[in-house]
Amino acid sequence: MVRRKPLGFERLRGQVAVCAALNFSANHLLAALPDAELQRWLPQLQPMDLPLGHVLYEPGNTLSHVYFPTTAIVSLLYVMENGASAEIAVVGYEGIVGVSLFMGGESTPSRAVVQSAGASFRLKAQLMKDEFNRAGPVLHLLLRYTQALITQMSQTAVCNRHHSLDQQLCRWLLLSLDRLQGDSLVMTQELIANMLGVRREGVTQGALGLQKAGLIRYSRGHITVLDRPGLERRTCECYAVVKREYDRLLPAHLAI
Amino acid sequence: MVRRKPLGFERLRGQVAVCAALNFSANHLLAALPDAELQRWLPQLQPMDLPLGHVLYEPGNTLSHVYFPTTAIVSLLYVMENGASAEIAVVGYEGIVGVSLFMGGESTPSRAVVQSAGASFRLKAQLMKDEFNRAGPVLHLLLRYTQALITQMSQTAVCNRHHSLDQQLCRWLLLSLDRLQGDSLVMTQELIANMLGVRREGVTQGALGLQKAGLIRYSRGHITVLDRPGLERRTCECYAVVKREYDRLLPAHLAI
DNA sequence: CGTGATCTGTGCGGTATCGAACGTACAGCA
DNA sequence: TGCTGTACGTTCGATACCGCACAGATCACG
Repeated sequence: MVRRKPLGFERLRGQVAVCAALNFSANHLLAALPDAELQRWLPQLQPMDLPLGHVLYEPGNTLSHVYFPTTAIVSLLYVMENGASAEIAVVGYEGIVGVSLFMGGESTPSRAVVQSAGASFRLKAQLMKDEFNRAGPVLHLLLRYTQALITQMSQTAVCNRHHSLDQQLCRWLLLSLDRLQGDSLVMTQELIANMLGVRREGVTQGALGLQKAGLIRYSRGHITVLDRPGLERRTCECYAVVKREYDRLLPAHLAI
Repeated sequence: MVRRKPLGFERLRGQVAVCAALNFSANHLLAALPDAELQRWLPQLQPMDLPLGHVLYEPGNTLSHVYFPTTAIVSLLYVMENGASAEIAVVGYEGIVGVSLFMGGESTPSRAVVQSAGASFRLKAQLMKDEFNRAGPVLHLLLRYTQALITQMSQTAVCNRHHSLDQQLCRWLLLSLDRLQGDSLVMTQELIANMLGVRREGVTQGALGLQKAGLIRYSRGHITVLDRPGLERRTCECYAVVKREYDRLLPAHLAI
């Protein structure tokens, strides 16, 4: 319950996205756009690298852009008055950061922070709203994604209530892994602790356990997953519930 | 983590909604409808009493109706494989049960249960979708509500992570109270425990504390709030965050 | 090659919550 | 009036996580 210091990303921040994939279709929502929309959007889609720790929006601030991550991962965090924080959801290539814009609120009480450096595209707020309000396929696509996001948030609530730190750590690793190519992520235990809203020592213990079980290997901010199925066996049902719902709502080849 | 038995509502179930308010405007979303929409909807709005414990939808089931509570309160619960449960959000006269219908998913992994008996109106699923897809004021109204709901879910996640059973109990009481007229609710400690996803004994302890502090009085399933400001002082910031966001997104006199 | 910063490991006491079991009190009904 | 079931109160040991403090390990950089 005590104030956690705003964490430095100093050492990791140097790690820039290696291949800033300029291919818009690396984001699944953009990839699912019908041709007509895509032609309109392309000139407006602005590629943007997202360095680790970059804040895309602050609680209460009106959004100026929405972001479509491609290789980046963004965390939606709530930061409490005392400085402690908790991750509410995570957004990667499958989604969009800034749903409150088209949902009508313009802002949220949460903060969006880059959790894994990488590339993204962004679109000006007004443009996004105009496109949404055409009430065509874009609207339905975005709302389906938003429902998937709602499921993720709900399941986070459930998981925070009922499951052990160990299980939550596995869930978190899997959710991150799903949003990355490859099997390694750049992330200190301290940062993970901030996301999960637990102590760093707790993450150390959990990570030790996973390492001893041969599921992961890590050293100074670099985690490699060795046995993904093992993680899936060790995590709680929450991961599967979320995954299933994303797959259901946003199938790989969206027919819109 | 152990299977909690499906709880009997036997004794309380007898308590029917006293005044099944047939006034549609007792639901704030219905009240905010423009005249044109209202005229279309009125013949289709079906009054429906909701007894305690009634299940409006089950996880994964396609929704047949959406519900606009007036005096009833509905809990959105996730029930885990082992039978334990956790409340994700609560819906009363300010909202609608079944947002996944117009969000595009048709179903959710959660269950909707009547937490406090009362009245509601319901609308057939297809009608709701048609109205939503007119892409007029109804769409924007419902999406704003959905964003408020998202905030509630997010804050539930945060609260489950960081705050004490005591604080959560206060938050829960306040959220319920906001959705009721009057200052008393019909609810056993066992049911509250199910909603919060904690043990009944924990709720007993918490409630004892609140009673000793003169904030509430209770006996055999009837809780009366004596000092609401006191509860607000005792709860965590989560309640205020949610309340503020509901007020911001859904002002009393919606200008739509 | 040394130095400081960063990251990870560990130990210790404290506390909230859990799981289980059992006791008490009230309400409705025969 | 007593019976039965529901609701609430209490206890006890177990445990998961917290807060704090510090030690070791590794890296970046001069």
